[in-house]
Amino acid sequence: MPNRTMTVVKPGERTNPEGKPVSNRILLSLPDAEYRSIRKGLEFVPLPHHRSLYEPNRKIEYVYFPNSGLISLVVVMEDGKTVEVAVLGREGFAGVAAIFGLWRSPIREVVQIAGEGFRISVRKLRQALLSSPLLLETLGRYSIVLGMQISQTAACNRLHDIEFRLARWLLMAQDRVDAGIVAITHDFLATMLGTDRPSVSLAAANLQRRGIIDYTRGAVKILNRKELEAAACECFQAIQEFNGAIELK
Amino acid sequence: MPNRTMTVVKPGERTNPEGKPVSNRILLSLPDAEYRSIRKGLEFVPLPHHRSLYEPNRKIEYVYFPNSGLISLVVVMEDGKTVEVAVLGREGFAGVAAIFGLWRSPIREVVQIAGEGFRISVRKLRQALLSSPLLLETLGRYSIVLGMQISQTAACNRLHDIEFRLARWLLMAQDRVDAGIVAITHDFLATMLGTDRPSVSLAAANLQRRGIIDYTRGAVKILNRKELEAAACECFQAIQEFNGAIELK
DNA sequence: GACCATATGTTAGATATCCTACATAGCCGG
DNA sequence: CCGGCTATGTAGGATATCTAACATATGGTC
Repeated sequence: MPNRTMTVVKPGERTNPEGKPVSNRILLSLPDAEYRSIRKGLEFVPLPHHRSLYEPNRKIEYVYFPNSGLISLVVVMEDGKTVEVAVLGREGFAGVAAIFGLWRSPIREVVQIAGEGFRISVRKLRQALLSSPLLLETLGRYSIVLGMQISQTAACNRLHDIEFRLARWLLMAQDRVDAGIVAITHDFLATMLGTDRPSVSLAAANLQRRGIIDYTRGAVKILNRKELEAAACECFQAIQEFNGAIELK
Repeated sequence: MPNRTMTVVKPGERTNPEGKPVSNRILLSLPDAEYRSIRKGLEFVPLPHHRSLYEPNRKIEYVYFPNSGLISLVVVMEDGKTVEVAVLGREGFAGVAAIFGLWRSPIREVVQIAGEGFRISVRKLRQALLSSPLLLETLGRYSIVLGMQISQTAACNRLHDIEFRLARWLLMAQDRVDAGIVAITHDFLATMLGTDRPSVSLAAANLQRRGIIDYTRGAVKILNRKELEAAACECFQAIQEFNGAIELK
């Protein structure tokens, strides 16, 4: 592989053909030539709350590069129970299976925190990959980092109590919203954390009693980030470090 | 990407430079040109019981293509607790992070069932990848399938009781041994399943009482494969199907 | 301001597991 | 055949959920 020149462009210094500024970290980290090879295909799209980007085993038509918001990767069991296995925001992209010609995946991907970004058709992206090994390496590298996150989440889901996992989730969410308020209900948190709603309510009540968070109907406010980090398990920091490895050589 | 011609050579029809026959499915699925591009680097290696191939955050020097045996991917927490997030055998390869220039991963990979296979240095493999997009696509595709397995395991670990998970593990193991006997202790099963040893003993005793398995010190014998499949959760079949997608277009 | 759909509070019982500790049993070497 | 090491059997108490159900509260709408 050619040695990678660390071209991290500042947010807003790149645009898509519609003139929309790019703040997705992957797109910004590409060298100019590689970015130009896919720029034409990038279509600006809103990412509204609870929009499903992929359903299990449905054909993957587009790959999404978020500028903002949070996308949740969820496994759905036959009985309807669900667990989140990873989240991503502007640091990554959704639809990794498509870059290697896999047209479906067992994962549901939904927007948990509204935002916006770009999408490109799988056909155009794969066309660009043909002539750009560095683009493929960048996207492939992210897919590996995402696998690391999924691995850590797998272990966390098995070994850590719900209050720790809730704290971890809120931290990951806060990093992807501008304000300190995360718009989500206990019910959806239960879906993410692979548990039931009362368990989430109890854990949230506990964090509230400790003065770490506050919440009302459908919104959680982080009052004390430091203490929330202390209330979370090691997995939050671990995942942050994986994501930090995306742009490093 | 060039259209993939399905070149699946029969086991034993390829050899490494030492003349050792190849039965790793990935190596057999490569077109002749792609296989030739890495053949020189393939070094035959035994994969003895409990050999650690990678430790968390240690440099990845080699990529392993097993002919036989079972390799377990394990996350280790700070307190020493462990959970397996995936297994692989002749259908895959170990060290996926290296193919995209990531030199370390948080995962420990250990041989759970002894076997043998080939290793190639990361340097030589990456050299070959430079001139072979199809090789990269094949390996990249497997890395995605492995991610699917990790995802399914993550959900399974959260949602399914230990007896189901134990049944699933035994099935995955049996598929990678020749006899119907899997050499493993309850203690190691506990490490894999992210639980404690007594819980494994209880679950195993239950499967034994039902006439599905039999076991002695350090070895589990599958008496009734059909019933064992019925005793496992949907995750076993799901993972089998992901692995089936490796070689499909 | 009443109503309705949704969100959160709370409980009690049933389970599953975790944790610790000790007992028993198989295997190997001396 | 006698330790000594490791593997498995088992138990009791402590926890953490899960489950199902009902109570209360909020916010928006008519």
